[in-house]
Amino acid sequence: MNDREQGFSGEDYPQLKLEGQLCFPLYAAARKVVNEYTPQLKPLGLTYTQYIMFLALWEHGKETVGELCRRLYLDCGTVTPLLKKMEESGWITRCRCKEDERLVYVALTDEGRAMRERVKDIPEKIGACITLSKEDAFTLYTLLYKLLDSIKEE
Amino acid sequence: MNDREQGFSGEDYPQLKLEGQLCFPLYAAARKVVNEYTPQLKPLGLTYTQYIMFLALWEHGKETVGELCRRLYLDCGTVTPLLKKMEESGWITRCRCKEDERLVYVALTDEGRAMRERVKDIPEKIGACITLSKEDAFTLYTLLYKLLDSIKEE
DNA sequence: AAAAAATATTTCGCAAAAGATATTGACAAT
DNA sequence: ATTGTCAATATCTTTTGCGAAATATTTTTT
Repeated sequence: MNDREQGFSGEDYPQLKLEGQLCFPLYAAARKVVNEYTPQLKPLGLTYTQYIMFLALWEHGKETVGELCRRLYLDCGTVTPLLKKMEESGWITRCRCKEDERLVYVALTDEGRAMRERVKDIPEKIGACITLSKEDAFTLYTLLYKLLDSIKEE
Repeated sequence: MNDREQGFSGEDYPQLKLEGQLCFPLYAAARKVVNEYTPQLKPLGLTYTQYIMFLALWEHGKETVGELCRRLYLDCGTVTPLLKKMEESGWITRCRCKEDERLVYVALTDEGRAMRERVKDIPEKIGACITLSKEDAFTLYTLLYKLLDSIKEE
């Protein structure tokens, strides 16, 4: 028997139903997926956020802290300590821009570039845990970006 | 399987393109949405996770800690301290089940029930920030649950 | 009935993440 | 020139979230 049919108080406030909220599966799914990455990344000494940062850095070349924040939708106060740790690990360097000394450029070291070879099989492994069809995955991907962009402009 | 996690076709490591990964917009969108909730919840003394916990509790009646963990896809070690704080705030009570003393039942207090009235307009306010069509929202919702369930069973 | 296995919860330790706020240095505008 | 804005950092606090160990209880196996 399903609790929903027993007429709990949720009916009075349908807009507060856990399962009626987009935010909840979004929140739960994001955590679940990150948890899938964690055991793959841990042996390499990487956190998920560092992995995402690496993806951003491998893709474009030298970038400023602010650009990285925007691309990753992360706050500066979150990114700075993240980059500091990555610098300490010898994966990146940070240096002030000569033209505009407010900016800090982040660049990969050889070690940072080498990391790419070590993680290159991870996406496939994660993909194997996720039994979504190609179409579903693509639709989901598209809608997530739609959602992201719709919130961006406040 | 899943083209998005494996990446779009591109240069050296196409599977590592930031924008080709499903996990990234998922992670970013989840954070963004939680960030939309935070300013609404803060005046009420609630965090987002507490809000989610309230949704679960309002919906079903008395529930065990374990059931709550499963429904929220959260670890027991995360939920216990969360519940402790909510107990201290006077919103819930916790008591051992008489029949099976391993179980702990969580129940709302009057104050906990009253909180529902105070948050009832929040989903609508959040909805106003998210310019997704009803169909898109529904599709997204469905796919997120599909994703969640596809990872659950391992 | 005793031993072993399974279950539910708590506790602890840890590190990441995020917000708040202040600060520094640098550029921009009037 | 001073005021304002901006980029990034520093510092601090809280929350989150997981894993591992500990505890207590129930179930099962022998």
